[in-house]
Amino acid sequence: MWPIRGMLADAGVTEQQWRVLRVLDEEGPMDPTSIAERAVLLLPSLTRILQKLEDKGFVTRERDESDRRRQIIRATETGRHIIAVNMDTSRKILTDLRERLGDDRHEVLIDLLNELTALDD
Amino acid sequence: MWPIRGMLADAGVTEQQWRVLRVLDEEGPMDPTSIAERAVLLLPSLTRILQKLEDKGFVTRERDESDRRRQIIRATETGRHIIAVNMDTSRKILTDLRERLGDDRHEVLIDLLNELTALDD
DNA sequence: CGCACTTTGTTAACTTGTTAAACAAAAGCA
DNA sequence: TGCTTTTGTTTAACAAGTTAACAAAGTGCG
Repeated sequence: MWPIRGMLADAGVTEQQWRVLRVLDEEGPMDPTSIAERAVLLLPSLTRILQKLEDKGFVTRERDESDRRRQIIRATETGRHIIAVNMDTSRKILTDLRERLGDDRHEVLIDLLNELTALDD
Repeated sequence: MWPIRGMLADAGVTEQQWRVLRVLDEEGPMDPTSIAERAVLLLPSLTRILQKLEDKGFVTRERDESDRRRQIIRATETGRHIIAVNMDTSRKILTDLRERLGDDRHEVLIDLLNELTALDD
């Protein structure tokens, strides 16, 4: 799992920036609140992350004219490029991990972690 | 697990400060490097945490005269009092969690997490 | 002895989690 | 319409993880 950080460092993004970009890449443009939910980030964190992503030219923001409190964030071509270039490596790191841990144990682990977080609702 | 934070917030310490105090309480005075190892903290983090604990009067530092690079950190009476007062609640929160998850699942979870971290060595 | 190398700990800089507070736009309502 | 409440987002402030740079003390070797 660790190698993910190295890969992202080389790509010039942090883990959270990567998650946000992936959400936008996979689900299309959306407002910050939805991104935060899907990327499991609190809004104040997301605010800062979006500022960095915007500075780097990986996302753009646009006011939603039908509700001017809202914004629509979209990944730029450059932003989507980061995903495209690193997705294979990312997937490989995860499948390697799954393999090293064992398919069955990996699944049990995920289930137990989900159960654990479900306890806090 | 969450209730731990509430308990500690009431006690006026953070999770990491609590961990450091527990290490010192359970294993006696020791140098920062050893504390970091036992509390699973990086030294730069520990440096800050010890400063806060010292400010609050929960620990004291003393130079090791046989090797003047080293320090010996010890919990004060006040520091140990924090542990004494909150230890029961802390233990109860953990046994409650174990119970809610199920003894067997709890154990499997711990094992899998250990296995996972062991993969990174 | 003098100098390179190692160990211990700190500081700095950056990113994020977290909580609380601030704000502006929109909605609901008298 | 004017006022209160709700919603979406940002800002502020503090603690911690992480990496790099650095100072001081100790070690070892020519």
